[in-house]
Parts: sequence; C-alpha cells; structure tokens
Amino acid sequence: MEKKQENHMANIIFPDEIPPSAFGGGSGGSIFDMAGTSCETSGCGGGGGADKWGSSLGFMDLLGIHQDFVAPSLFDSFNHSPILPPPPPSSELAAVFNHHDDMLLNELDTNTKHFHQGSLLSPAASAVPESSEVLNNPATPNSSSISSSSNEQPANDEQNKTGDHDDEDKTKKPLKPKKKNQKRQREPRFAFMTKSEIDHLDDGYRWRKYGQKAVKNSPYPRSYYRCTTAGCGVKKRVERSSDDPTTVVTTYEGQHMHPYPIMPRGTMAFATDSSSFGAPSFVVPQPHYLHQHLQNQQQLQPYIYTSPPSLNITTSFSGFFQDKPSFINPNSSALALKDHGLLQDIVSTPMRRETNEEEDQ
DNA sequence: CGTGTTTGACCGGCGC
DNA sequence: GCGCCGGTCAAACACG
Repeated sequence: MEKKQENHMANIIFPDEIPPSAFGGGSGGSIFDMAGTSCETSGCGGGGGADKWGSSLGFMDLLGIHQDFVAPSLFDSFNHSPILPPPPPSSELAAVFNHHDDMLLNELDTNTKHFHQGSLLSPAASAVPESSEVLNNPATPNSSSISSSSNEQPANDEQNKTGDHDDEDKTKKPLKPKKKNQKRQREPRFAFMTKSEIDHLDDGYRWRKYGQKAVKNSPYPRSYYRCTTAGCGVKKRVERSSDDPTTVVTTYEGQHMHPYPIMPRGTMAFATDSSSFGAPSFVVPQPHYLHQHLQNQQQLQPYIYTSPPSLNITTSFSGFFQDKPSFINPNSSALALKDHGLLQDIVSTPMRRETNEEEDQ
C-alpha cells in the first residue's frame, strides 16, 4: 500500500523548538521541505524501473547525503556508523538531537512511549525509565555513558531472540524465544518528521517491511522496517501523523554497522552522483557545521531547494539547518530550481507548531 | 526464484 | 490477574 505512494512532497521537519535560551532565541522553524515527485519519475533510481526501491523517495538522495562525499552524513551521524569518520563529539549534535527529542516527544507521545527525553541534556539524570530508549542519542557514539545498554549490543533482535531457545515457547508457535527476566533492550532511537506524501523515504539503506500496525488514535498505520543487510538489526518505524497527514514520522532504531548497501537499480548510484540524476543536492551539514549554525540561531533562514520538474522535489531547511546547505554539485538540479525562485516556498514554523500543538492534544 | 509486502496471530510490557 | 497495546513473527502472497 505504501508501496505505491504518490509522493510529491517531502518536507523534512526538524524540531523547531530549540529553546531560545539554548540557542540564542531560535525562533525559526526547523523545517526543511522536500517536495518531490515519486521515484517513478525518471530521475529516481537512475531510470531503473525501481519499483520497491523506487517507491520510496531517495531520502538520502533528497537530502543530498552522499556517504562517499559527505561524511558523516546526517544519518551516519545518527547511527554513528563505525565505517565513517569519527563521530562528532556528542555535544555537537547533542543539542540537535535533544531538540529532536523534545519535538518528537511532543509529536509522538500519544502514539509511542519510545521516545526518550533529555537523552543528552541529562543522560544520567534521565529518569526516564526505559533502560535503552532513553539513551537514544545516536549522535553520541562514544558516549557510552549515555547509551550503556543498547549501543554496544548487537543491533539485532534476531540474535537476542535466537540466543536462548526455550522449548516452552513453542507450544503454540515456534515464535522467537525472547529472553526472560530481562527487558528487551532497545537500540538508541532517533526520529524525525518529514513532510511527505510517501511514508517510506529511502535513506540509502535497504529496508524490509516486517510489520504494520494500526496506530491508536490515528487512522494511519505504522509500518515497521528492518535493515535487510545481514547482521544489521537496525529498524525503523514509519507512521503518518494523524493530525497532519502530510507529515511522516520516521523513527530509526539502532545503528548501521555497515556501509550503504549496493543499491540495485540506481538508488546508490543516485547517492553517489546526484548530478547525474538531478537529485537535490544539498548536503546535510556536518556536525561542526550544525554546531556552528546552532550558535547562529538568530538568523533562522529556512532554505528550500527544489529539484527539477522531473523530480519536483523541494527541500527547505530551517532551524538548525538554517544556513545554506553546501551544494554537492553546482550543476545539480537543486541549484537549478533554486534559480527558479522556489526558495521562496518556505514552510512556516507556525505550521509546524500547529502540528505540534495539535498532536499534543 | 529471489526479494519484499501483507496480514493475522502471538508475545511481552505495562497500567489498572 | 487481566486487558490493552506496541512490537514481532512468519506464512502466504506479489512482483520482476
């Protein structure tokens, strides 16, 4: 179902509620819009008839995240993949993620308990009960103190499940023998909201959907995905905001301990050379970059980059991405559209807040 | 045939 | 203890 989303817009919404006190009065929204067409269009997937892959908008691509080009990318930072350059000091992205957390808590508390609070603000003090979820600070790979549990654990549930087989569990069904007397540990989580008509944004990794559940108080189901890379237990949940159907909430759990998979049908190629496909090409700021901009919060300037008509992708940044994203390729479509004056298309913060408030209720 | 999705059932945590 | 609910499993199915 979500397989064939028509996606024509993908606005990634990052938290815009950084406390002014924290960032010098950041009032701007942390929204960046990505209005794109579906990958069915020529651009996506490098022309390969990407069905499954094509169905999900090249999220990383949209983000202009090119692992081989920009590292650590946003997601890599989130996942602090070992294959990437040393993760940033926790402090740098910490704020950002806390920011996310706060926002997400607002946005999602009603639907999930898994969003941690104050993951970074006070790791130790995070009285949040969840042993692992709280730790959710993907941006702090080295901060073992924060993520005492999950990070060092094999990112796979699979392993935990198969670790100890209790026969009694098989009375009804050969289901996964989960560890008893031991809370299931969750991987650190990171979530963000996306303005998109497609639920499953392609972030460069291969995901396999393993479940879908109806979300309480929401007409939209939540989908569960797992990274298909062998040994990688990273999961992600995707759900659409009930209040704002155009908003998709994606929650990543765990960290990829592997490079991007070789994407079949061009997605990867997409990611490695956006210029060839007209993918939007802004680069998610690197940690130091983020940090720097967080400090310059006063000048919140949302940015919107739009892909060429073929892709119809519009992306805007604001909030901690307030500064100009670095363009990977000046010839990219992003710039092209930028020239089209689409940068004016800024999603206002109020819009975000509206959503927040609504969901808070 | 390989890979991914769908979907009903099951499991475990948690609140009452 | 019970029921709700989120998360997961896995068989069946779809698709290229």
